[in-house]
Amino acid sequence: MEKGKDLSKIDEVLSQRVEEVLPKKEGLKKLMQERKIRVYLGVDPTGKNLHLGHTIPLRKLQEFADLGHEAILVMGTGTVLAGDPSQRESARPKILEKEIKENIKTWKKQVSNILDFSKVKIRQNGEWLLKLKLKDIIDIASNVSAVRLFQRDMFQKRISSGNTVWLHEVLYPVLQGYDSVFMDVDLEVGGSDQVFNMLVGRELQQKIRKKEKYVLTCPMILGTDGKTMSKTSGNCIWINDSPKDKFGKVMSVPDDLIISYFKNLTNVSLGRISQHKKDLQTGRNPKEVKKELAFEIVKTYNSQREAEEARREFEKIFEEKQAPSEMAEFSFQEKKMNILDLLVKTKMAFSKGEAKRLVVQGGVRIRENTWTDWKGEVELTPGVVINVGKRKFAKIK
RNA sequence: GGGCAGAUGGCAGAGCGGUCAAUUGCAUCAGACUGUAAAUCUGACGACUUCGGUCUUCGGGGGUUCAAAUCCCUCUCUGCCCA
Repeated sequence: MEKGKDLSKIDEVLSQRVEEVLPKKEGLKKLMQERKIRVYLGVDPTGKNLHLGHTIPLRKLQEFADLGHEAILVMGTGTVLAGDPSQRESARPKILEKEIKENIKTWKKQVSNILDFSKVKIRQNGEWLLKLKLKDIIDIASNVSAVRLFQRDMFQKRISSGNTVWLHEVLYPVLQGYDSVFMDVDLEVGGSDQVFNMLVGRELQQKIRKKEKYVLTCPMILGTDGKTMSKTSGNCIWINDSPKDKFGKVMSVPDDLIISYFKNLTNVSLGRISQHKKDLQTGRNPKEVKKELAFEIVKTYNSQREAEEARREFEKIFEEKQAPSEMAEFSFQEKKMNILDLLVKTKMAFSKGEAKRLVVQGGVRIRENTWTDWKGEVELTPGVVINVGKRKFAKIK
C-alpha cells in the first residue's frame, strides 16, 4: 500500500499534536484516502523570530507533505497589512514593507530545519490579495455576516472596555479566508487561536466554490512563565535561541508543562512520554525529566551534538556551579582597577550605580570569592574570573 | 462638524503646588532557600559621587510662584462619545 493512504498513518497525523479537526475528522480521513489533498498553513511575517509554539503547525504541515499531499506555506504579505486581531487587546501597529521582506527572509532560514522545501511550496498571499479590486472585495465580503465578525470575544472585550475595533481588523478574517478560496484548498492547519479565521475561510469556500474545507487546529504551547507564549510577554523560547539558552529556558519552564512540551515539541514516542508521566507522578525528581526534555528539544531544533554540549554546560554551571567553558575575555592596560569601573567596562553592569548595588548585595564574585568592598581595587591578573549572579561571567586576558 | 478625556520612569498605572527621584503592580537584577534560570521569601531597581551629597527626569515650548509632575497659556499627539 502507498504510505499516503495508510490508514494508521493518516490517523496519526490527524490526532497527534492536534486539538481538533473541523467539522469532522472522519470526512477528512476519507478524503485523504481517496486522493491527494491540498493543505496550507498561513503565517503573517509580523516579527523577526519564530518561537517553539510556531513549530507545532509547521511540523504538522510537513507531516502532510511527507504523506504525499500538496502542502503550501503561505506568507501573509497581504494579510499582514490588515493585522490579525486574534488575541489582541489593541490593534497591531502598522508594518513597513521593508520589515516584511526582512522577516520573510529570516523566517525561511528558521523554518528550514522543520520544513523540507522540496516538498512544501511557499507562496505569498499578497500575490493575489493585493490585486483584488474593490468590486472583488465587495463580492467576497457579501458572503460573510458582519454580526458574526463582531461577535468575536476579543472585539466584545475591547468594546466593553471602551476600546475600539478598526474596520481593517474586522476585514482580516475575510482576507485570510479568501486565501482558501483562491488556492482552492481542502484543508487549513493553524494554531487553535486561529479557529475563527480558519472557519471564515471554510464558509467562503463553501459559498463561493461550493466545496468543503477542513480545518485542523494545533495546540498552543505555554511559555516559560506558564502563560500563553507571546512576544510581548517575553516568555518565548525562540527557534533562534542558542542551544545553551534553549536548554536553560526549558529548564525554567514550570514543572506541569513538561508533558505537554514533550508531546508537542519533541519526537519522543508516546510510550516513552507516558513513562515520564508515571515517573513524575511517582516522585521522580522533575528536574531529571526536565533535563531530558531540554535535551530533546535542543536535539530536535538544533542537533544531537549541540544538545549534548548544552546539557554539559548546564550541569557545569548550575549543578556544579563552575564557570562555563567559554566566556567573554577582556584585556586592560592597567594593573589594578576599581571594582565598579571594572564591572561597567566588562559590561556586567550598565552603570556604576548598578555595579555598586551588585557589590553591596553580594552578587559579585572574583576568583569565586564574594567581593563586598565597592571601593576596592581589583588586581587585573590574567586568568582572573569575575562573575555576577549565576549567569554572567568574564575573564581577564 | 460637535462634545469630552488624556499624554508620568521598560510596560501598566497613582500622584493634582512644597515631606516627589515620584505610591503600587508587572517585568528586570541580586541574595537566601531549592531539584532548575521553577516556586517562595528578602532586597535593589535615573545618572554621577571624595558616600556627605550633586545633577537630569513626569509629551514640546513659554509663564505664574520663594517652590510646579501638579496652576495658566500655547503647540504637538492620542483616545472615547454624539452626528
